Amino acid sequence: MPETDAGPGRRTPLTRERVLRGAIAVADGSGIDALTMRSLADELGVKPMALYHHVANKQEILDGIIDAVFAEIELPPPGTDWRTALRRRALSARRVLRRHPWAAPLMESRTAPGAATLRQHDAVLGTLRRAGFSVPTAAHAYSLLDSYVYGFALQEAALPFAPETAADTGRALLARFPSERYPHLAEMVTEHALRPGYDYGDEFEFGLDLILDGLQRLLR
Amino acid sequence: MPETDAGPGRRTPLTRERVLRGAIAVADGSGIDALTMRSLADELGVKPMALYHHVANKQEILDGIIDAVFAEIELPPPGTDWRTALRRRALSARRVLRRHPWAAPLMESRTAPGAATLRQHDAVLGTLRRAGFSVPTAAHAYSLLDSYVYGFALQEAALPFAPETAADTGRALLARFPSERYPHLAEMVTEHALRPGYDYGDEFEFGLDLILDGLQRLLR
DNA sequence: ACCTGAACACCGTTCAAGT
DNA sequence: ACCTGAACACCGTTCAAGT
Repeated sequence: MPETDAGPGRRTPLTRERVLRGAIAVADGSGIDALTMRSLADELGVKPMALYHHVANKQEILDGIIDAVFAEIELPPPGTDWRTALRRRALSARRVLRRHPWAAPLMESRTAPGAATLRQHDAVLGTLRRAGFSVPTAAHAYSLLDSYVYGFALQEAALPFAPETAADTGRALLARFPSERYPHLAEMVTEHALRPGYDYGDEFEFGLDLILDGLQRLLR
Repeated sequence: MPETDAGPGRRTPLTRERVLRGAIAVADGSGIDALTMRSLADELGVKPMALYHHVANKQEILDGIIDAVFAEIELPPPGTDWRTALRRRALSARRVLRRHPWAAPLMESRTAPGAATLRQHDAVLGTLRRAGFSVPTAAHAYSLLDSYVYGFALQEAALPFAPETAADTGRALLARFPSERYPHLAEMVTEHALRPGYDYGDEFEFGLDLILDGLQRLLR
């Protein structure tokens, strides 16, 4: 809601910071498609054109909020063994990407990585190098870890198995398609995904640990 | 001009098929943002409103082309051992997603999976179950494999390390940010990514094989 | 049955002007 | 220095009509 304080000088002035924070709020609340220069201006209690004094264009807003999301991800804690450190960072990244489901798909369009993004990359690569991974192997390891984290976030954002509606969606799927045609899918849905307490999000740690096991093996 | 007779200059009638094929052509050629009802109509030599006779709205087009992309992915060949079969399917998926870089990020918005999508899921799950994986483990395995494939596709579409421009982008990165601030990133770029012949795409098989190794270990 | 023109309510962005 | 109104060239989609 726009601040309706009387007195022209009392309004918090717009800043790049506030523009980006507002953009994240709109995207979190109403989805990335609902983030328009106009809706963002409304959110900030301002006219659309005011935004252009703090940001060159919409693309810069998108780049900015992607980097802000990266800044929310915990850096691998230094002074911890590499496996624990990278595990923590991966869990943090996944938590952050679940909070901002629009972020992972948006990364496709990011052209220039921001400072927080570069800092993340540097910290993860540093952790791997100090653990004894060679430069090429560190490249492999980083690519693998981050592909998994982003891909999982993508699936979590997309999959019809959203925590609360999983049962309904699963049943709707089964209703639309005869289970004879997709027997293994039907088995998975009825015997696994529809079970009370099932949460797709729980799959994350399985894959993460399998990957970390595999990387650890490379060091010996 | 009554041109109702079958003549040489007659337009092929619009079909849902042709609409989707045209949409993929526009997205491949000019990017997903350039795919509008109007640009698609132009591509098909028709007025925008004609599209609505074959497709309910733009969202249906997006759902349709995502499913068409899934249809391009090779199913795991039956009668082959599970590891070879899933490896082939993953390589095929990755090839398809590189051909259509707009596809992976778009999957976030897909609401109702199409027939080709369900068929893929069923075939992969079937391969895993026949290999001896339990239902919960098959769920783990599938989540891990596909997260990796989609995440890799996402990174490949996003990363500034595009094959041809890798060197330029890498150097531009180094120029914008002092290498003292991101020493490990600088090391990676200069000693690895900028080397002639480096192709980020080559990282794919490393991660894939590590994952398959880990899954194989679960069977013993 | 299939296609279209005109119109509506939206977009991002520019320009010139207001305080 | 910061904000805005009006305007432009675009969107997706509806409606009523054309062949």
